Amino acid sequence: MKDIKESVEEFGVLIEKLGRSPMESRVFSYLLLAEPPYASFDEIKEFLKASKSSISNSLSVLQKDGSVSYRTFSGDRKRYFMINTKDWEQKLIDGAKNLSAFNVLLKNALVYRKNSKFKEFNDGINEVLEFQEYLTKEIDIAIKKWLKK
Amino acid sequence: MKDIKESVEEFGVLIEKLGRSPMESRVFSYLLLAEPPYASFDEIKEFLKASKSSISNSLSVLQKDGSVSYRTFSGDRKRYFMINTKDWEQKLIDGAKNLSAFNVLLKNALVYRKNSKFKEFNDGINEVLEFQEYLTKEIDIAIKKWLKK
DNA sequence: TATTTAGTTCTGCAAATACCGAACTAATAA
DNA sequence: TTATTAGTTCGGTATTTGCAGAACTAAATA
Repeated sequence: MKDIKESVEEFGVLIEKLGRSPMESRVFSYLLLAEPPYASFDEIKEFLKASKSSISNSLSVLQKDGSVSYRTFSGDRKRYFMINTKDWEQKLIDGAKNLSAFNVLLKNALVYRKNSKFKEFNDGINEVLEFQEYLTKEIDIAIKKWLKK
Repeated sequence: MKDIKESVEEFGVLIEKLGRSPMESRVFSYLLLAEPPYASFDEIKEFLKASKSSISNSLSVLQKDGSVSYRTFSGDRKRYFMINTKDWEQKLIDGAKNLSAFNVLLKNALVYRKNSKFKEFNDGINEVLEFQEYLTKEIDIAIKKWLKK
């Protein structure tokens, strides 16, 4: 098995593609692979060889968007940060709403273009919009089906 | 109706959220609203008051990822750039594959953690994975249904 | 063949982002 | 009450990204 430092970097790079900064991605990646699956501020800092401020900022954005939470242990004042699997599903559901935000944009574009002479282009946009709306609706249905199962 | 410059900026900002640079977003936005729905290099440049290099680079990334194409007119050597509604559906379909790329990452994390003592955490990850896999599958089915209709 | 046109590539600057170190704060412990 | 611990905030620096201007290329026209 590849060593954990290597793996954290490797996973980190993949997570960056999802729109996170390098350090945020490494923190998330570390918490995903660490044994135990939680770690103190200092452990994260030492493992990633980064500054306190950098870890602090990364953790706070990860917590704000619900990707990370923390637990405590009695008689220990440290926080132990961990990936928030509990809210993950909700985050996925929210993500599906991004698509429908773009639907709104397209609809507005069509309103804007309603007097255009170029019907073909409008029809093209309209087809895309119909497909997108269909997809969002189907995704919505699928999610509801999953939730009440 | 709001004037086109204003609208292009407004739509542009929304398109930026999808991960494009400001100029790329404005070019796309302009082509979405322009009448006619195609424009020459110079028209784009003049409308957006930007440099040739900036327009050239923006257009080339938009073309590379299939968002924009161009047409020509006989007796005119200019290219007329326009939004590629034809490939848009395909781009949406490809987009669905992003989700499954992340599924692979999660599966790898679970392989990595298979000897972990913290079964609860692994179970948590596994639930997320199952939900994601379910969703990708449903999306796939929905797309196939749409395509053969 | 020489010139103009349409667009690309290269070089450098400006702004934004990511990170560090040090000063600071709030809570606990001595 | 003072000292320590756990983390945050602030100010500065390095890296990255976005854009401009000018030099360049390829094709069309004269």
